[in-house]
Amino acid sequence: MKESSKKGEGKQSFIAEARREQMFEAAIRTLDEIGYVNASLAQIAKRAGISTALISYHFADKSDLMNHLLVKLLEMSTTYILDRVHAESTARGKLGAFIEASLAYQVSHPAHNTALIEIIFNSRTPDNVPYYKMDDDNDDEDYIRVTLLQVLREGRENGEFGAFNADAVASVIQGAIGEYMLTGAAITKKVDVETYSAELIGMIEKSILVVAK
Amino acid sequence: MKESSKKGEGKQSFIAEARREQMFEAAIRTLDEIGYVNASLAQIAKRAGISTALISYHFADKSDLMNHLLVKLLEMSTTYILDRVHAESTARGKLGAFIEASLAYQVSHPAHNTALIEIIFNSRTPDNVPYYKMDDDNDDEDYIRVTLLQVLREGRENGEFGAFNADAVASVIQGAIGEYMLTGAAITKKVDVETYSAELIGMIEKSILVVAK
Amino acid sequence: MKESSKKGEGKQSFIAEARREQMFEAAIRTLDEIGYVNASLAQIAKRAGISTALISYHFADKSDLMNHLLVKLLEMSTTYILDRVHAESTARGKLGAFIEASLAYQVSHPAHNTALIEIIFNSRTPDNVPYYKMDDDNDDEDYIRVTLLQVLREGRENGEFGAFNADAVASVIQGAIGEYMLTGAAITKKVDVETYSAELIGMIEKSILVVAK
Amino acid sequence: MKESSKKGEGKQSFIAEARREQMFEAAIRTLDEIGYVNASLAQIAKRAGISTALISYHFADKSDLMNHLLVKLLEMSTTYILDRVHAESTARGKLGAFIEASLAYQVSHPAHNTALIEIIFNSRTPDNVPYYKMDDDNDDEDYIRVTLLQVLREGRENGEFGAFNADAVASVIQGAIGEYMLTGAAITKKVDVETYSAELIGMIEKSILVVAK
DNA sequence: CATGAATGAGCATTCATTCAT
DNA sequence: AATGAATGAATGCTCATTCAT
Repeated sequence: MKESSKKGEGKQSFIAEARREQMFEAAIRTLDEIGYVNASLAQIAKRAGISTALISYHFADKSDLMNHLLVKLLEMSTTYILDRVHAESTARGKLGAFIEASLAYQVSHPAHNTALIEIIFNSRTPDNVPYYKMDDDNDDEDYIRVTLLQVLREGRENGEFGAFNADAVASVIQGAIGEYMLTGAAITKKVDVETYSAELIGMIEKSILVVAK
Repeated sequence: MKESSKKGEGKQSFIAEARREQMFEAAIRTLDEIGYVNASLAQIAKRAGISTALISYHFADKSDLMNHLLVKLLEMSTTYILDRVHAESTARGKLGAFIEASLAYQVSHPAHNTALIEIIFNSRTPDNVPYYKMDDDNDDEDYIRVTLLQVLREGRENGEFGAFNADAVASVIQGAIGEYMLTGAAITKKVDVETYSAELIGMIEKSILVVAK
Repeated sequence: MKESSKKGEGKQSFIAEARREQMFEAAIRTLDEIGYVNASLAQIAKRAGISTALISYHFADKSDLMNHLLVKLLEMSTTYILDRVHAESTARGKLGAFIEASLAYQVSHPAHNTALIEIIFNSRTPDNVPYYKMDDDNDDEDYIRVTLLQVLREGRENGEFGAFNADAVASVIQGAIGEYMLTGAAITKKVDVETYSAELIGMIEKSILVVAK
Repeated sequence: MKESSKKGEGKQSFIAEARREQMFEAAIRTLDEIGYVNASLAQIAKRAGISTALISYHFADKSDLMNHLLVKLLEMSTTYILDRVHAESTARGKLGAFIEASLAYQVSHPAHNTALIEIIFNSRTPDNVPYYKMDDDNDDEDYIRVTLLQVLREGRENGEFGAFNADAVASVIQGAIGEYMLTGAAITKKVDVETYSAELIGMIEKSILVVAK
């Protein structure tokens, strides 16, 4: 998923870095407003108030821009979530923090969220494999999934949780979070994020917690 | 989500209907192979062995084609799932059937599945609302969600299930199913569909079933 | 040097063929007027009174257009020259006809001539070998060179000509013809084509003719 | 063919001159490798290891760069050839030296040769006259042609040569040399340069030499 | 002297769509 | 019912050039 931008990826000049940020911001807005299909360089440039040639100057390619933006978006949400997970000490605490933080981040960054979805569901590798189908579990880069699995196994090993299939449970959790993420505003009308968060945590805990006699 | 095709939507001629089927089939293959972004009318026509003009003749619009295809794909999966749900008598049985059938359908129709995803994540209403964000709960057309909610409420009312937030639980279930759907082949390597199905049913039942003393 | 155009090269429709002729004619004028470097599809389309998209519709590529045009130009001049060569019976007669016809064709088709030069000196194979450097002697397609060599050898074998290096003499002849071709109008001011033709024939004959005692 | 570069053409600073040499060298390599059509300033700058802006700083224009390079290339080959011509005393000796040196220079400087061809066949005057069509006979700058004509006339006047049309013979000689130059490596496979040189000299001498009884 | 940043103009090409046949 | 022909608009991208630093 890594692709190099124009000049060797080394530390960019200050001004270049600022420009790139500006383009990322414009790209996020564009993706949010009109979707990936219509997100032409011209549309992004318009929102950034620059020429399309400048985008080509700073990024090797349209897909280079999108890949860098994707990395950035993933980094932001990953940092947010993992920070809150690591602040907890018990596996149960970490699991709760994971779910809460995941949902909270989306709700507080709706445009980033949409941009992320648009990229993931539209970018494809050169051999046409969609990103959303890609298996990056063992890929060290999917810190989110890796961390979630770690927490689940940790709890299972130290006796906080009972027996369960970690991969399956992780997928259910991620699916439940993703579902809220996808439908965005629509679902909020029926279940607010705190309720959803609490319900989801409750369900998972009922499923995997060791029941005290 | 309703849009009319060329000639008043009334009873089409037999030959016209056959053509439309042929185009749907080609469109599914195209979406599966190269994704929505690259699925031009030319690409679809090439796969169907016809001219692009013929697509324009049978559908008002590219988005008209995609909308009709979406309806068709939804109908197929909905029918498959609901048939199996209605064959059960208890709420618990129906819930299990819902989950099992949902997962089974995807696994047995991977190209349909991808096509469906590609359309949902790329089509937008004229005012640029993405389909995946659309709230169609009260929309009588989302039979899947409506049925799932009915089953959950039915179980809660007849005492099979305990107390829970139906909207939240429905979303968790749909999210867990969607997660498996999205990652497609990738996840299958780690958890086969039967295991996933069983684990998911188990988790949901633990969460909502009334515990017999 | 062969490349296929849009649809399998098979017999085109009458109207398509007419369009292609029209584009060839416009391309010749464009090359003559502004040269290969500036001969964009837009410039050619403008001269043909059509849209650039129509060129893309009829030819796979810009280089496809140029290659087809090149073939056509070569065919025309080759036919003209070889017809006159084959009308002669002696090697000496054929040689004279070859030189005369080669020069005459150029003088009477100056725009074709320029177009031909522009293509040959600018087209390159995908691996960047310029056409003008290409060795197509054994290539059955360089009928001109092949015929010239045949005539020279025929004369040498039947005793009309003495001993000489056929490849070298052929190159000198082609070079002398090419020189007149290249400088076009410029040279004409100093030596008219008939004089040049006569002088060249005279020189070659002096060089290779068997001197009667 | 004269065009002024940036700063009044006067004595340049030492460093500026070095830079220009570097750019010429890079331009030659670029023209040889990818041809005039693809020889963008970016490509040249890349090969020179400098920025494109620097080229614009040192030359008024892309065509200014090309014109200066052309002059330089012509000077180099002209010097080489004329030095060898002037070392001879008889017209016949000079003629032989001219042909030999012309061919030898090309063979020993193939990249320069290609660069020269690429420029001549692509540069055009502002009013779109291609360089290769230009009549620079009376132009004092075409020393090569002028010298060749002088040698021919000198021989004719002092009785070494018989009667002939000097312009025509000069063109034949230049054409024969140019032919070898153009096809480059291709022809070498059939006739090595020494053979070609000898054959050409032989042919010309047979054509114009006064035959001793 | 040299560059990175920036742009407007232009490029070949593809797009969905229309229309005469 | 179906197509080949045609186009205007848009695509991503490269170009030579300018300019502040």
